[in-house]
Amino acid sequence: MRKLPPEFYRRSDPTRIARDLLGKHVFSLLDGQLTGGRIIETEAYSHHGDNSLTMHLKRLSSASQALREPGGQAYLYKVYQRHTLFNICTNEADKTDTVLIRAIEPLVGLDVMQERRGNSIKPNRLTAGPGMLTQALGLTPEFTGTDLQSDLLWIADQGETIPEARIIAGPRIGLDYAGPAAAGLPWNFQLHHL
DNA sequence: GCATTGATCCTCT
DNA sequence: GAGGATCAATGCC
Repeated sequence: MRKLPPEFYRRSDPTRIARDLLGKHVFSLLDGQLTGGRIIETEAYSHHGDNSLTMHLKRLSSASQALREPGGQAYLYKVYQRHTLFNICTNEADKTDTVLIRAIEPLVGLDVMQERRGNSIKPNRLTAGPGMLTQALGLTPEFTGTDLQSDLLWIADQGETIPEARIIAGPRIGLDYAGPAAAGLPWNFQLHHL
């Protein structure tokens, strides 16, 4: 397995990065417990022409600092004060582009993830949403700024190539508040499992 | 101070 | 598939 290099995250088009992240694997190594899975859904947020991101930055002023870091670092924040969402800073410093990991397919450390999520959770819901996957991987907002070249949290290329035909682009979720212009952008990417 | 609001999840029909 | 949970940060008195 090979970690994605910093250059991967520093390209200028977050939608391209979001597409390329599909089929890659994300891992976390905490307390000697390795957990991870295959990325199957992402969303892109751009500093340019994306009202939802500017509104987000306005709402969470602390976020703007973290997102100005150069690409290749983790950025996590809480929503509804109960769920943590996992983003990756992209582009160069001072560009606030980011990619949100929305869902993964759990593969490694299933028992650990099940325990972290609670035993009453159905196995098919272990990581089926942005708040769930962070909980399964044991991620908290304190991981913001973690370099994805580290041995704590990283993304690896498993050699799988995804044909364009298996990528479904659609509107992003839960952004109606940002207005139709931002909510209508087809910047949600899912990997069609076949 | 206090009201408003969310890049969501879970439970129960 | 709908509604409640639940609370800090923000913005406006």
